[in-house]
Amino acid sequence: MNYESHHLSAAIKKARANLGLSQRDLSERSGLPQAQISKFENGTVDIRLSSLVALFRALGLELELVPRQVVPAVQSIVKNITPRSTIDVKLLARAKMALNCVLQQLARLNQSPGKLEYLKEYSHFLERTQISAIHTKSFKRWTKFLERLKTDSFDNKKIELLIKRTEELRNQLEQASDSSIQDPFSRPAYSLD
Amino acid sequence: MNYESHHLSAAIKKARANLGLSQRDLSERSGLPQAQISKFENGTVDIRLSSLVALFRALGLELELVPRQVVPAVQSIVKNITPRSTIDVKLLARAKMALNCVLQQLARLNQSPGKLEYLKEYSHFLERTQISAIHTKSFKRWTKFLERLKTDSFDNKKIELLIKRTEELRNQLEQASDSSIQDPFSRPAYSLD
DNA sequence: AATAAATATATATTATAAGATATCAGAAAA
DNA sequence: TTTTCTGATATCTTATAATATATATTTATT
Repeated sequence: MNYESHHLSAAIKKARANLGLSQRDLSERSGLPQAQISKFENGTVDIRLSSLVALFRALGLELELVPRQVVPAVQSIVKNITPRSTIDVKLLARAKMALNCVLQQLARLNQSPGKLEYLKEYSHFLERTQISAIHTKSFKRWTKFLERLKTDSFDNKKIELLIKRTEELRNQLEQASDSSIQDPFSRPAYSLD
Repeated sequence: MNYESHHLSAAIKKARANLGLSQRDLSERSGLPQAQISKFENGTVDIRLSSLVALFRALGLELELVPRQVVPAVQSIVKNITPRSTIDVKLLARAKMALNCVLQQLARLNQSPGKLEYLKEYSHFLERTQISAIHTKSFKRWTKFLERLKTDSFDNKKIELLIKRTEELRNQLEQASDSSIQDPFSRPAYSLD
């Protein structure tokens, strides 16, 4: 890359990772082919503005032209104000759907009602909790696991595994929300009047 | 324009105007052909990222990727904090040079010493004053007028005209610096800690 | 009204992005 | 181990940006 726009591709790569999207996911959203995204992220293509716009729009980002002098101020805003980016809405919806399917199947089976209750509660937990972008990957894995579960036939081992992985995830998320309270960056370092 | 990036071309057009640059000037600085700049500013071309970068770099701008949520905050910064963008340094240098030439010629002629004094004083005024971007156009015109003057043969009429136009410009600039004091936007609406 | 400056178009050539699609290698999960 | 997921490459066609250059059109300036 000669024209120093690596920071753009890096930013997009990061944003994509934060949302837990694969290049293929982003490809679907943005309409660009996955191959193109890969090339852009690696700086082996000089993409057109429209492609760039498609990419960052799909990631909830906007391009702003700012005078060089105020770049630090802008960057500080972006760092400090940005609410801990929450998980991708589509991913969350996917998770809820998968969880509901599993819950329904469990209810139909009518065995291990305790586990059913636990998972129901977890479903509510999902409603309440703002899932930090940091854990998107774990969350995505868990969702995929759910999705696979519902197609397979249920057996006790699988339900055990589900409970186990769910507890793991919950622990991760709860830890995160604790630490975010102490996080000095969670309070903005400026104020607008 | 289908890909909604008019605000980018508009920003560049504006920045260019603020610096008092013509498309040809910008072309020279950025290395892009004037025709390309025209097409971009009119949204009839989907330029590549490298071209965009060349353009905004030549204008002292940077491209920042900003989460949609904080776009208003960033725009407010750019509007309010941006120090009243000063005139292009090259243009200023050009003006000083032209003025000096004229001063020397006047000195050599050794007539109308009062006018000579006035212009000398104005030369110092230029050193002190931060010329608002708003008046770049007038300033550029004045500079060009000076440049034309020095090649022509001097006569009293021309010197009169020079004084007149210089006074006009000075008034404009002084008015500007007055109003900027009262300008509510000249004080930033936020503070960084 | 005439001239000049700035901007918008036009043309022709070359380079390369876009797009569709397939494949490959490595990592992760089963 | 086998399968699935992910990211990087490759190939081919088509569309269009880049570039140089010229010219027209619009806008200031004298």
